[in-house]
Amino acid sequence: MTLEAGATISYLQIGEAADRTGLTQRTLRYYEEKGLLKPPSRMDGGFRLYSGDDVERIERIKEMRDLLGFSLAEIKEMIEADDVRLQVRAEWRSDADAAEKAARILKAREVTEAQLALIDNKMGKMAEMRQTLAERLEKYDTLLKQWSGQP
Amino acid sequence: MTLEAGATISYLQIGEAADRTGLTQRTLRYYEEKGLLKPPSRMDGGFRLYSGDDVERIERIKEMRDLLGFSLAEIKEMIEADDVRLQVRAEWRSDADAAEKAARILKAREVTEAQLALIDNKMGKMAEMRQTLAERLEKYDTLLKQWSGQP
DNA sequence: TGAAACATTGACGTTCGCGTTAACGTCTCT
DNA sequence: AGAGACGTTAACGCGAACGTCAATGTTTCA
Repeated sequence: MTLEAGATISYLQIGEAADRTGLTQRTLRYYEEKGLLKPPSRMDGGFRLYSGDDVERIERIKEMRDLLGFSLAEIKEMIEADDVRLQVRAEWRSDADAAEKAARILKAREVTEAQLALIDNKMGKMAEMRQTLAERLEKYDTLLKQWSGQP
Repeated sequence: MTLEAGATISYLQIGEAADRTGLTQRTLRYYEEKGLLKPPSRMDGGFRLYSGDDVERIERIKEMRDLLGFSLAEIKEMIEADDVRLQVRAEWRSDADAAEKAARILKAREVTEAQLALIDNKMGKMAEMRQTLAERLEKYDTLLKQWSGQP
């Protein structure tokens, strides 16, 4: 186990990472293969080591898949937008010229805005469905009350 | 065209039904095959005839698929619950005994409640995602403002 | 040191949700 | 009656998203 000098205990092998995220090892490898996950670090023998950030990312992917029903291709796009964000943070004090930085941020902003719009749209329609369901529930309740008062 | 004596114009062939719902003929047949749609009425030659209720149902299925990202199997469960509801309405003035009616209603109520919980759950998590996205957006905006005031 | 537990890379298999094609029957209109 | 539009079933095909071996290497612990 030759981790970096100051490495803490927080690296997980694929089995543990799978357990914590509720996915399978196969799925994690598959996501890596499909470019949703960047190749994680490895230990000397070649075993994958997932960082805390990696695990977070995996969980976000899972949420987008389960919650929003996005395809992996769609998720990949969103994630790439996220990468831009992280890159911006990393390059913050570098020698990149100002115009380029601003352009990056602007693009990230646009993508985020699109994502927000998409979510708002979905939530709106879900609210409609919720409404009809709630009304239906009330009807049942009044029906049941009428019924119980009438032997 | 030998429809029922009092039939109005409201029956659609599969092509029209597909156009109105934005699905394909193949998809409609597939849903029927999978039990999501009850076998519709047919005309003499064997052509499928979809009623207004059928079309409504198709649209609801589509919404659940697109909006909620449910699998067809999951949708089928929800739809079956819906059938219970329709059956209750149809049998309303029949000779079924009171206890049985009440039991049916109660079951329908429970299913509806479960669906509501499911939707609320999803909406809750989506709201969380929305929140982080909104915050991210604000950060971008403040960053861009700082940038533009600093040549 | 050796066995048990865990990992690696292939490669093939499976299920879902339809698309597509083939061969054929029906409806409608002139 | 005949042509063109529309429909029918049956069957094969396909991409997505993994599951499931199989053969092999690595870690760990007694």
